[in-house]
Amino acid sequence: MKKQYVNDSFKEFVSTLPLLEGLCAQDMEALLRVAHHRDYKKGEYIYRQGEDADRLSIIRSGWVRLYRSNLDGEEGVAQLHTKATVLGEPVILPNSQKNFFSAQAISRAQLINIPGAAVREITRRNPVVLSRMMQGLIRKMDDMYVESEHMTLMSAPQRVACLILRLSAHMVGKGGTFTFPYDKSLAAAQLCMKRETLSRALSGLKTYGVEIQASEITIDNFAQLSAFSCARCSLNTECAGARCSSYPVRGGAESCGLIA
Amino acid sequence: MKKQYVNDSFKEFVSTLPLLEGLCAQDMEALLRVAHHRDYKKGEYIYRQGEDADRLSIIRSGWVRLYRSNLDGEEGVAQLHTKATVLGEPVILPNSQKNFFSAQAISRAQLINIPGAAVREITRRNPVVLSRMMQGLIRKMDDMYVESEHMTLMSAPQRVACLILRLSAHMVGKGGTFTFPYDKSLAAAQLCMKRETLSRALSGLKTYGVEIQASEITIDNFAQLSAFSCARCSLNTECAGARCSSYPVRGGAESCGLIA
DNA sequence: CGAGTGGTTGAAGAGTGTCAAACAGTGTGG
DNA sequence: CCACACTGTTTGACACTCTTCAACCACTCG
Repeated sequence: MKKQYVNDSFKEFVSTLPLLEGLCAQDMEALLRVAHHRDYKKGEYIYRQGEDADRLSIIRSGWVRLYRSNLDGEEGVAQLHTKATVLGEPVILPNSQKNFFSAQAISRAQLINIPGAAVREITRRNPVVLSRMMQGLIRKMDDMYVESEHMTLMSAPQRVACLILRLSAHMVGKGGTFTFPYDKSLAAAQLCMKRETLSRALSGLKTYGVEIQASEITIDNFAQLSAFSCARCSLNTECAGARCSSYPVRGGAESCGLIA
Repeated sequence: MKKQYVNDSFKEFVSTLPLLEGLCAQDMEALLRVAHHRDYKKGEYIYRQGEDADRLSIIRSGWVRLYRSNLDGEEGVAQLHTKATVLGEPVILPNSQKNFFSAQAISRAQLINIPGAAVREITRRNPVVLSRMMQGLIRKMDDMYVESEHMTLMSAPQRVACLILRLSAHMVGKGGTFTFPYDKSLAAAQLCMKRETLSRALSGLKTYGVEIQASEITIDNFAQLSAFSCARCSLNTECAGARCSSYPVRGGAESCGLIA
């Protein structure tokens, strides 16, 4: 691998991860010695489908896509993850595992990699960490389920609206402008639709006060767009993207980490 | 709840669960004292979306569907589970959780229910059980991903063929007849398609040597059907349903338990 | 400037969904 | 034993969304 930063910022990021909260000083020390920071260029692979799973990765910044491809090289769905997401959970399993997904940086991305042996040692000594990983997994499962649900219950424009609402979940106020954080083709794969469909759906959202200027997206009124998008979703207000009455519980770009 | 069987068959089932393998006699005793067997009638609910998650359930026989519904009562995808599947994993988390799904028996079903407190105690004393639950969860995640992948890459007839191949994964020989284990409408929901589409897709499979007689399904040649169904799936031969060259690794009706 | 990448737009078609009606199987009560 | 209701399934006709294929546009980088 590459360089191993043991500077303050790295230490601080690792030691404030919800996943690792409550580790004793000794365990944290040991962890910091083996954890590696690494910078990935856009397009670079963190690991590939079928390789041995040998480390846990935590996203510090940037975006990573998880996907699989078949023999023809076709790719189905993509899961896109960002800050604080834990990748490579299978590494904690005793019998050595293969990576089910390929993980690729789709923007410049910074990750913390922790060797499998260290992860297993930490979780053995601190079952609470295992339990937090489990919580993260359950969250991912639920998110995946919701994505499938959207496929059957919602139209393409509604799913696109849902996505931009989630991407702007951290924004306060009635409306606003933000920059699409990754290629639209990837967003299309994430939503299980074609590039062209995404493009058309986005321009179709003009009706609901959405303005597109290349990768600059302006939403006039979050609540109005939610009313269109979230109507048939089973999460209702339990979604960071939904701007109806009450507020975030799950999902959303900023809240997808392992928050206890 | 209902009656608590502490007969030999119940004991044997619990003590041979891969999930609980390696529990010391004392822990197993304690577990058997609090674990309940329960019979569910077709249609009966095991738990409902939004209720407090208070127990772990393990399917002993029959089929259970997990699903969510929105405010209009519309239901999206359904996950269908059978023998040896563990349900309600969130119960192991320290902060009390709500059920994300509703779980409903869709045939007569026998389940083992273990109170949350007992589960947390067992996993605290035996982290290996936690790790096995994690393995099960990872498996479920992977299965869900594959299902989404199928949605984008495969046609309705291909997905239906995939399902009947998985349902017949335990059968040996070139082909054979089996009984569809649950309502076709449920299968449609499982595959994210409408009843009508499933019906048409099934009759369309005649071309590939599939004969339908109400709920009796005859597949002339598993390999031939696989060639049609599995062509674009990223699992290739790593699927219990696929009958190509090599054999089961994941998925399939009979192998969806927590096998280490 | 030309090549390369990613995005948009248009026209046409396939595949599902929708709606309505008919059908089959089962259980119920007279 | 038959009429009846009830549930789940099949079939047909039709509408519509999304994909497909193609061309074109915008931007970046050599």
